[in-house]
Amino acid sequence: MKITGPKGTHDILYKNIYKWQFIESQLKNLVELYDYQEMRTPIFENTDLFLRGVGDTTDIVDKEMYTFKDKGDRSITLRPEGTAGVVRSFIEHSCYNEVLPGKFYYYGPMFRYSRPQAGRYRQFHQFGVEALGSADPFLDGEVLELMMNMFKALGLKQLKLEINSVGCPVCRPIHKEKLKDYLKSHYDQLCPTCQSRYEKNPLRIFDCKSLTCQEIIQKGPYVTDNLCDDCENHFIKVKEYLDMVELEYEVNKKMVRGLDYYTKTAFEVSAGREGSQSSIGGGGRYDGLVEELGGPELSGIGFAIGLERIVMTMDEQMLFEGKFESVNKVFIASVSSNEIPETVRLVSLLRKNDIHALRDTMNRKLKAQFKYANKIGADYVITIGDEEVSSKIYTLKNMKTSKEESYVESDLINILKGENNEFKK
RNA sequence: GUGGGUGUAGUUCAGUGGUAGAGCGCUAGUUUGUGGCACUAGAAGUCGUGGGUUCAAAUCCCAUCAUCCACCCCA
Repeated sequence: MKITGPKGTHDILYKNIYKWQFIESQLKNLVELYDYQEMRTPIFENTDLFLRGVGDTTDIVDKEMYTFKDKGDRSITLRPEGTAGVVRSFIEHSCYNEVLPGKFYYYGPMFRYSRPQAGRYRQFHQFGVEALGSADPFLDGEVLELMMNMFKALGLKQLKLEINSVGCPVCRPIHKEKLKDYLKSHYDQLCPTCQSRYEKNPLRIFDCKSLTCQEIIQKGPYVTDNLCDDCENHFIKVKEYLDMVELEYEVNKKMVRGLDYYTKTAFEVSAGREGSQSSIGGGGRYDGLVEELGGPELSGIGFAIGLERIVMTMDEQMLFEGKFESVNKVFIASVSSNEIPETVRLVSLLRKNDIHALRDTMNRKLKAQFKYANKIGADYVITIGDEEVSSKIYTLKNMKTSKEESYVESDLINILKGENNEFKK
């Protein structure tokens, strides 16, 4: 039986890695420009962290966590998202006694136990940003601006930013009651899932795809109808910032995010794809989370973007064309086995000079060595025969133009290292 | 968790009861020290796995696993 990777995992192969490296470096540069610093937290945490942090009415905690017992009988969970871990670390190391707001970013694998499909995996990667300690609505705006600039830096097209306000512990309970009052008379028409949501988390009914549920909920009260003054003003200010920086957005009054900790601002971004797995990033403000996890009363806001979906969308939008940066490769060929020592010497010498050089290790004939050099995309080939060994003059062949020129060793190195190398063209 | 499609060479797939195939890729060769093109040859598959029907199964039946797609949900 062939051994395969576990369900829902995928390998990023050598030929695609440049895509990931390109994305990583673009995003890293950009968030650092906004003065965010990297945090690396463990890939697994104590299960309680997510129960408290993410919330036990969410689907993530309900059915998607990778939870198991370790040998010390502790309940461990592979992180399903990044915020909880960063906040835990922030509190544990008392970072709130340092500079506020704490501005962090993270990058790495996340785990959710759900059936895989296009753009959805059990191990997937997120790049996320968190800002802790500021309740300023303009920070929300700046965070949104950053997120959109990240997508733009990658060249993504057809971007759609949707925002909403989901209220706070002051106004949300009031809204919840009003919503439940309204839904009470329609309870029997709701789908089974929404009937169970009715008690636990009626806001989520907005997410339901069932037509009847949609019809019912359309006419019901929206969160934004019942915002308290604080939330209302906050939302207005966020939109004000977005207008100031000329960022396009849409208010989606029906948007409710899947995590319990969100307060006030919530948002989601899609690019192109309609329907399934269109969301490439999302986030929101979470003003109660730090306290909930045992820290001081500090507000927070953050978002995460899904790398697999970014790669998928960039492939669809053909944004990787020409992004593969190839270095100049030099292949040292030998006419016969007599010249092998000389190729070893030369390759080693070139590498000492930071030149990407390699030689045959398959005992191939000269012709086959050229085929190989061609296949791996070598830019130059130097052929070593008895003539070269005795004369110490080497012929450099440009594989694109087929032109050949001869040099002594020191000139050869200068040519291959040199910036104004006319022979390159 | 629910529903549907698909599992044959590295890969894309053909093969519907009777000797396991093709394109691409890979390796080598087409004599003299030179690649891309062409030609030739070669390696490579317990036909996903287990059971059943049959003289005979890649092919029919059952189960199972994997994978893909959709729903749920999300990134």
